[in-house]
Amino acid sequence: MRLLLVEDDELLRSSLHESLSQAGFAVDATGSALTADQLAQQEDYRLIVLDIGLPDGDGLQLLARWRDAGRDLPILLLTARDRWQDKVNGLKAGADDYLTKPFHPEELLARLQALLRRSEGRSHTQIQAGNYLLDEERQRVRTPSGEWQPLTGTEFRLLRCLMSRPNRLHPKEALLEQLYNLDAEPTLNTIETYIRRLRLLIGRNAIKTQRGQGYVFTAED
Amino acid sequence: MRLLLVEDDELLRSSLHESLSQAGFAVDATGSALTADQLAQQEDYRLIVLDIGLPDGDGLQLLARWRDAGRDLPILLLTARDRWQDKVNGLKAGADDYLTKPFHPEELLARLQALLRRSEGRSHTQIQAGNYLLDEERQRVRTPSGEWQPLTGTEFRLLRCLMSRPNRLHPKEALLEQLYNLDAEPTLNTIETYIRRLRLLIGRNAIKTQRGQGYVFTAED
DNA sequence: CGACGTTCGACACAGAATTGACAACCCCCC
DNA sequence: GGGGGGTTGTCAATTCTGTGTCGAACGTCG
Repeated sequence: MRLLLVEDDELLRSSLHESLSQAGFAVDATGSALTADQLAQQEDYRLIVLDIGLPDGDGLQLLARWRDAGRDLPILLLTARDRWQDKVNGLKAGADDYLTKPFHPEELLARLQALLRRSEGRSHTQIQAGNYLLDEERQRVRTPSGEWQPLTGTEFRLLRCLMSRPNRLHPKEALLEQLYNLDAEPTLNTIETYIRRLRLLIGRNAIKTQRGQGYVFTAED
Repeated sequence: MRLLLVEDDELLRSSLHESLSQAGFAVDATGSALTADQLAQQEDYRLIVLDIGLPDGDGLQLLARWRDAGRDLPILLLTARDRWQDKVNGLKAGADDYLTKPFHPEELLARLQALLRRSEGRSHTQIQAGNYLLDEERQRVRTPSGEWQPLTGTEFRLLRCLMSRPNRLHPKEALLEQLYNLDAEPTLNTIETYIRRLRLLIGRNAIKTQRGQGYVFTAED
């Protein structure tokens, strides 16, 4: 799950980077409004955490610009200011949620999860695709045979990508982008290897390969 | 079990701190409405004991604010005033229970335990999870083999955290938070060590580790 | 048949969890 | 006050497991 974090305070930024990565997000972080703008347009994020007060530009303007451009993804605002007006302006400009500093990383996480669920139209922390059921909390998947299969971190994230959009084509490059941030993108072969591991775990027919194109998760065989 | 105590009378506060800690709670105590408000928002308490009459703010307002913010945890009110109106206002504002001074520490304890039980949806003083049974009174656990295993204070508190939410993921950080108050948070390794001790006592398969995520208490198999 | 993409098994490294030992501490009893 | 048993938290060594990469084997398509 790719995520953009825009926060100019270095300490807070690195600490959030830390805890968000921990929670399984692929995080790109920046403190500059300019960079943020570029990244948001170039990369395929599922979620943006945006500080309102930036040294080289106003977060609210960024937000408004993205929305004007038709960018439709959950955006959560951060701000030191606890003022009623900011909140209203932020939500008016198209933010999906709002958090005032100081806050606890857990609270941010909880809100992000809630946002994601809402944006994907789910209410529970489980993703269903055909006979497969993905348990986000326990990081495991129930196979058609009914048994729960525990997954490692990367296996889980990859499968979540696939299962959250079943019957759709996922190019290897796209999967790579979703799983890793700009800093450390491994080889395409990594994806292939993990696809193989997943097939061993949950059955080889759930994930079909489209030669030269990518992979497709198909529930009904 | 993390608990917030808000009481401005220093004597009473420290005495309650004492007896609550004794009873196995991780207590943070304050006499200021302001501090209380911050703590309640930042920390993950399971329970709040709140004095109505505070020097720098009204306890009732605090209570109402927390409830408005969606904070859903048992809150017990304390007050010197024994007036009918206060009681009504308190409960109306969202309190779960009410105790008028002076009272006996044991009574407070009993009510807190009852509140906790109720909030966790159980009626008696034992927690059951699969073949395991945790006896809160005597701080011991019955293993599937049928023998009672006495626990030390920390072992017991940790196991209670795990067993009160079986089959759920408990990150080490969360366990730390629940076991200790702000004053003294030990290392994460402490949790690991106690997990090990518990496993030696009650069998190694009851507590599963989810690498990089935390621990899960699983009753079955 | 040759070229290319995919699968597969094996491996090295890093980071996480487990483990055993230990020192500080507390509490109770002498 | 002064031991002594039990509890508590930390440290360092060790074991374990997840991760990403490589190269060989395999299929598939032209």
